[in-house]
Amino acid sequence: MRYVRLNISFLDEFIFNMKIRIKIWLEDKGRPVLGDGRLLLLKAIDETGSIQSAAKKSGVSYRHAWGQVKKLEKRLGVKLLDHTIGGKGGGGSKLTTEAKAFIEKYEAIGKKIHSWVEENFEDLDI
Amino acid sequence: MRYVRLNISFLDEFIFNMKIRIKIWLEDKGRPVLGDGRLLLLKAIDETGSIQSAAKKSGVSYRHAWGQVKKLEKRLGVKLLDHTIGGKGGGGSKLTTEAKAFIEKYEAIGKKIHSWVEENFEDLDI
DNA sequence: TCGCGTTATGCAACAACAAACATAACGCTT
DNA sequence: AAGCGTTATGTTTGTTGTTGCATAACGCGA
Repeated sequence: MRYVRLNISFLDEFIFNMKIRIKIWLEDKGRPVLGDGRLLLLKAIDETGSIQSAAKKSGVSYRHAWGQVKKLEKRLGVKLLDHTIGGKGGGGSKLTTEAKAFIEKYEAIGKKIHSWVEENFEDLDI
Repeated sequence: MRYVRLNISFLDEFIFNMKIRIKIWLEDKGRPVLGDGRLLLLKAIDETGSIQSAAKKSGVSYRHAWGQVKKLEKRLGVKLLDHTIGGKGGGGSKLTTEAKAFIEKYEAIGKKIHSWVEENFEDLDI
């Protein structure tokens, strides 16, 4: 859930049905660490077993996906992927337990915020 | 308030003090209508009485500020500025009552969300 | 041994957005 | 009448992020 719909009216004359959109992310030392884009990628890597297929699934280039994971690893100082190059299927990547634990924390925060917003604003007349 | 600080820990080993950043905006037909950038501009116009000084105050170019207001007016279908060209002080712009009423609604939503997040996450250990 | 699919990485091309520049119109002030 | 500061708008330049291309290394399978 990344938005809610609600009706905004003012001056007894104007009524708009609009979305409230919400974007949340974690930041460290002024730099973005983890947001929905990278989360999507990591989860896709977890599901597919490779950066290549995760990138396709997420609709971004491999080059980009790889760079995003690299940046996240650097900013976090934690190894996020176990990878193999060559071999059956050409190789692959899977999330480390650290990566899984971290994204779980992030998802918990996101869910809590989004569901509160949904409960308090969805279909509201304001 | 656009963020809160909190401690994220996992696997009994990793602890990070990070910011949760939150950005909210209104959207109509898939297009952004009003967010913090345009809100800042409108409020600055209200305070200074001209787009020119509002742009300076907000750290953006006049060209940009003017375009933002124009886009907002178009997407909302509501006149937002009363302007004069020439004359004392060169002219100026002021918000219409519709503009004031609209940004008031937007600010109320933003404040409610931000303060809830602050109350529920600030300095939290998670 | 060759091919395939993957990771890994640099670099050029491109797209989106904002700044900067250039004019024009306007109406008070001097 | 000239100048100033503003609105208004088109055009050019610059910045940032993403894609696309190119290349290398790797290890299993045919």
